[in-house]
Amino acid sequence: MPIANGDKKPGLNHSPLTQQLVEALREKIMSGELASGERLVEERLSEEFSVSRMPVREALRQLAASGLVIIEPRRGASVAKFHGDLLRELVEVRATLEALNARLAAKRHDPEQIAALEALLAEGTKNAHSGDGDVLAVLNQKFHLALGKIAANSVLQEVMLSLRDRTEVLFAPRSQARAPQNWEEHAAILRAVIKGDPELAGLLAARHIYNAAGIEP
Amino acid sequence: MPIANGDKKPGLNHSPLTQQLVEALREKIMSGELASGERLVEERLSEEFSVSRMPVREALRQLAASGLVIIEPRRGASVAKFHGDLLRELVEVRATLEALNARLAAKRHDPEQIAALEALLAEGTKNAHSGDGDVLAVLNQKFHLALGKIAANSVLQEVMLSLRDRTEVLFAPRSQARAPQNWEEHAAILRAVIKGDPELAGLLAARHIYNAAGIEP
DNA sequence: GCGCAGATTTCTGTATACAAGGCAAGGCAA
DNA sequence: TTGCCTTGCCTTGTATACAGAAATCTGCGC
Repeated sequence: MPIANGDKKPGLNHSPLTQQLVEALREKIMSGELASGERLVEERLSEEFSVSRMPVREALRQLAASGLVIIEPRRGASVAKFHGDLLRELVEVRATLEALNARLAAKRHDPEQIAALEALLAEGTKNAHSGDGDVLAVLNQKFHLALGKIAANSVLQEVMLSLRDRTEVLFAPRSQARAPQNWEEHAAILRAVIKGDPELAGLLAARHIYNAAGIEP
Repeated sequence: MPIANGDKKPGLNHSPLTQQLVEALREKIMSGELASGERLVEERLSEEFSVSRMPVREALRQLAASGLVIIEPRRGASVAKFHGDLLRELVEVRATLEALNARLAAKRHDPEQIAALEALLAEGTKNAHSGDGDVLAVLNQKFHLALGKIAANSVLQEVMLSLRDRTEVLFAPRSQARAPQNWEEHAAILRAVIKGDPELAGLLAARHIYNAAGIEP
């Protein structure tokens, strides 16, 4: 089964094959199709995707760099396991960085992008209770995208990408039920950013992560 | 020239060859022997180190993941360039995380590790003005190690590793002259941690990074 | 029946080979 | 002379091949 040649991001990364594999594997891990702890044997994957071992190998290394799989010397790759301690550690770091992100966004306070935020806020409050998972996912993505764009710190975005992947797979079970409250919190953060209140925006963002994780600060 | 078989970290990573290459290249980049922007052609490196292209390739990818080199599709790797904006972005993130690290360390407040800190503090103040670059580098390393160990957040340590590499190569010019003040600041942070004052420790740690970078918060 | 040692299998780590894309130099035409 | 096109080389992307380390299985001794 040759890989679906979906969207090719012309973006920042290299080879098509490896990149497609990264995306495909990431998908399978996030959806739970590949169970936590499951071994990822290079040759098995290589025939499953009809490519040689090399692209598979590189894809696995790339996923390992972002923390979704772990690679042990001479043992190969397996889907990363998440235990309680790790959840807390991830959340501590992510909450801190999301707070920074929100603070920066509120501080820059670019009027033209404020307009975009207000549109997003309107759209959000309208659809918040639709209950449609897809719509909410899109809104969620737009929210993070907009905030990151305003904060304008590429290093921060890059670091958070990896953290979001790892936390999202853990939030998955709760996220369905929490969706409405989730958007309420997003909206509150946006309002603080629009108002230009960095401290409030940061505080809300950090709290938002702890709430989503369901643990105490 | 086969690679010097120096210290092999039995630590977390995989294959010896690739790992040695990562270390060797990292060294050359940090020392400036490989100039910023210089292209890193796989085959050239592979014969320079007397290995095949594959380990070189993987080493380059690993370095790219930590931000020291950049890889462009179909163009290959080159040493990352650092411009002014990037410095500020790196510092913003690193300062925030070092603050978190210090806060956590102060909060955990493990009495047995406090003892270790006090020993370190004594050693530091004794050698702070020795002027010996090597001694100061060792102290610096011990400082970060101790703090990280107390903070006990592996995700945080992992993220900061990459940030430290990238900022350190930028701080290098200033770091020689600033060494004494540097240790003064380290000592102040340690005292706050020993005293168990998270807010102060965090504030000092963040300010410390901005000072080292020579930019305003 | 149980444990240990050797053989076998499996998988990774590394090397080599081939294909294809991008860049530059050189030639051709205007 | 200048601009464009062609051609060739350099370099990466991908595939295949081989060697060596773990893990597993098997048979023997106790």
